[in-house]
Amino acid sequence: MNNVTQIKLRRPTREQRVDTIVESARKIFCSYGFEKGSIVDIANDAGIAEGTLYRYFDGKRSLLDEVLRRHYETIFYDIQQTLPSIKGHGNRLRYLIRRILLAISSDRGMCGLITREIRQFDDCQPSLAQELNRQTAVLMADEIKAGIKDGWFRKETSPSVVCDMIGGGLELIGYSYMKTGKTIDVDGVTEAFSQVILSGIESEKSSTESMANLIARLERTADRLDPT
Amino acid sequence: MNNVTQIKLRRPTREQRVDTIVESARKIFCSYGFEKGSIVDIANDAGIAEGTLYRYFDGKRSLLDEVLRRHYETIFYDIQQTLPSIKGHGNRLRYLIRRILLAISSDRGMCGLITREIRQFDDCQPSLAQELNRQTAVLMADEIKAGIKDGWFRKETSPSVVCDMIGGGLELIGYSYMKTGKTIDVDGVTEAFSQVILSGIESEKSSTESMANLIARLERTADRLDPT
DNA sequence: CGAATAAATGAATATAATTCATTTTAATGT
DNA sequence: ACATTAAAATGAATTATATTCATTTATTCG
Repeated sequence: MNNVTQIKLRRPTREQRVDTIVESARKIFCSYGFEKGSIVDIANDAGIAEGTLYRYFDGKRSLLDEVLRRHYETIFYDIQQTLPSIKGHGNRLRYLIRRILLAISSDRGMCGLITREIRQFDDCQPSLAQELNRQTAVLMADEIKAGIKDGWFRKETSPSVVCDMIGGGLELIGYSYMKTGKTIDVDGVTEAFSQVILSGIESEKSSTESMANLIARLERTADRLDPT
Repeated sequence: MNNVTQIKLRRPTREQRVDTIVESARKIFCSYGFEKGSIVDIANDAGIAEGTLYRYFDGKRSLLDEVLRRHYETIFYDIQQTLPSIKGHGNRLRYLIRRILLAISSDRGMCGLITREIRQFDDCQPSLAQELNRQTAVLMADEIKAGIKDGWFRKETSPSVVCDMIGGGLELIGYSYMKTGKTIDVDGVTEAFSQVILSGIESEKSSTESMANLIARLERTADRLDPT
């Protein structure tokens, strides 16, 4: 029985303690924001003293980084599992847009946290959130580049600009969501985004090839019939 | 001569003092950021004591608001002067995109400040920067709505989504500019944005109307010449 | 059990915004 | 020109937090 009490009182492993702290930090940051949520709040919630927290994290900022890293991890895993099974550049782009919208709309607290903190950067490092967002942008850019190579998307298309429009646009959707509180129509917004982007970058090959052919035929007929 | 010295030592008017403070705040915030730039720094730069500053501004944040308000004021004035003279919904949209890019690329410090602070919001008010950005979004939305009404843009187009894509995309361009320091090719980026957006929202009427007309003319000619 | 080591603690420190009692300057009336 | 009142300016004190560190507590191992 001594054993039992000892086990109950046994200090948690390093990993367990880190998990507890990160979970408390997530809760506090999502509820009060990064600035307003204090280290004391987090330490209390995790049932430890402030000083203890600093044995596991360099400081407030690196605690935030870990919270965000864990959040994005789930999303990346999901994308990695799903993306290869979708065929067609346009469809894969649409999936990426939808998956991000889903992440935004399914966790309001986290959306608020990311929205507020994403653009912070110390003189040297950009925020981790930005870095992680950038990773999804790379996936999109790869898709667009491949589409250009295959001739489905116009070769003048700037992949980075298109990614910025999608990524930036989705961020603003998240921002409105935070401000207004209105739920996001994930499918509707996905369609609106895809519609504009896809018809904005589709090549003639895909969109007007047939029309060009018709004109060419008509021109040939006219030439043939022209008496001059 | 007594008079002269008195005039020299005369306290500045309220307006002058406010101007001095806002200018110092702009300098400090743009150089060090909102967090790092301290009230003491600003007060020193303006040649006053900290307490004095609070006679003119409620606090640090309202000082930031005034700095931003003045920055946007110039841009809005510019837009108001220019927009009516540009004909065509597409051209006006292109102008708006270009004007914002110009603002971003011409003041790196301000771009950094806005980039970092734009998404901050206290529980109640959104940041003023966001509110001011929203105003340019309204101009764009109006343009798009008018274009839809006139049949130039597809009627399924969601003006707000398109605005988010443009606005968010431009924000990200600013962010990269801050991170990389590479100068922005204003005309190039403007074209890239306009290209995608305009061909993304153009209706058949505008994109194929002329083509349809040509075909019709060709058909008529062919009919007339056709010997059958 | 009793060192030796690791973990946890929370009071002390550091930094920065904001407040306010006091001092300085300007305006007004006689 | 001076006294009186009002306005403006000051900077030390207050408040609020992140971070540090000397001390205390728990765990491990010979």
